[in-house]
Amino acid sequence: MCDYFWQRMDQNNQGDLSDIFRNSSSHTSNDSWHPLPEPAGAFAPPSNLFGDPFAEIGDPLLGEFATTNYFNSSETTIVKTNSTGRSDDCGAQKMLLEEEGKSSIFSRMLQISPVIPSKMSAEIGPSPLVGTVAGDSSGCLQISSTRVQGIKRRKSQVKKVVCIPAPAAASGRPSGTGEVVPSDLWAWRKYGQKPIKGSPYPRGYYRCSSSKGCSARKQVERSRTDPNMLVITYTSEHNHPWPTQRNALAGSTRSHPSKSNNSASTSKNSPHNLNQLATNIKEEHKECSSSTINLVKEEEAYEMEKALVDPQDHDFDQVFDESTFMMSDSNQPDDFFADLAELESSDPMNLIFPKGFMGDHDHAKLDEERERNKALDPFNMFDWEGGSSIEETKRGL
DNA sequence: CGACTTTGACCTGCGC
DNA sequence: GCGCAGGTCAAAGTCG
Repeated sequence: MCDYFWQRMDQNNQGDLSDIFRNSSSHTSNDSWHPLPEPAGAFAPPSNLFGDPFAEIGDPLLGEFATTNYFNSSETTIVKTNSTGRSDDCGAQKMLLEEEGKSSIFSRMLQISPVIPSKMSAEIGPSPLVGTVAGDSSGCLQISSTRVQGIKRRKSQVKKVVCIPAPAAASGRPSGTGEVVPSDLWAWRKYGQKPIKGSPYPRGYYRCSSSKGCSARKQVERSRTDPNMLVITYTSEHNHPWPTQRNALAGSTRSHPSKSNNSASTSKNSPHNLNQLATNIKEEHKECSSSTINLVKEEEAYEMEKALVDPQDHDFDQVFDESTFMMSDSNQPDDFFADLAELESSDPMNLIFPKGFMGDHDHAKLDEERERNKALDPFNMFDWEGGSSIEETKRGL
């Protein structure tokens, strides 16, 4: 189960998905959608990353998605709610991205929808940000854009809300209050914590400590309706590029040696630890794969239906189902992205969708893909060929 | 010693 | 204007 609930709120009531994915807004509805981007560049930072003084930089995870065409503007889509006010299941969510005739690679598990929070609040409970997330355990990634109306805000500011599975306490980064905060590529420093009315869980306030003067902030709280979910609200934008090494500038992830067996924390960049990381990730992969079965099965009915309606993108959807495990399973390593960032093997997102982009090619292309994937995955973390082990990879190093 | 977390106090926006 | 609630500050303590 994994629900990702992204939300961008513009206090000027002008923000919507077209803002979130403004870099993709240049694509009109007539633009051809390219569902199988080149892995190496699939999640490349925006072209203006270093031209425009990082004005567009956001969270690595958010930014990556937002600056590519994986998501499409869906201003016209509406959250399909049932009588309880909750967004409907994946079946409805799938419709959202595809209504405009553009199939997103995340259309299988993602929802983009402008929502009137006040209405949501009335329908789903005190937290407009959490309700639909917690209420949906269908394994879909949800993205929602919200026009904030009737919600108190101190200042006019843009926010992005992400809902992710709460990491297991053993592998996450426990704060002093026991909350486990998943790491990302940025270094965050906690500057406050407040109990939130109506929620048994406090909200932690973090600011970016990767660079002085960076105004990026995030709030982390558990979903009040689903404690297994963490709601992370990102505020403001980073005014600096991603740290080349996580925590290079600040100890955002102060280690807890007594609480963790992760020996890699001492020198994560050593080959041994990289291999250990690879092994760990591979283990996670296996676990996640098995737990993704339900998700895939859930999709099958829709696949059949969709194949009839729109056979053109069916192949891709089918392919992408294979890659949903990373995004769709709560067992994913909470430090996964951060650890990947420490690998020198280019972009972490390449490893998230290792198989998904391979497609159902012929054998020649398959071999070609394997070679390319090997290059991208020097530690063979994802077992491209199904038989090779991490030990074999180690011998090859 | 520097950077972190914790936590109470303070500030500010909003509804009544 | 008042009170509430969310957001931020900053001192104190902790950790490596």
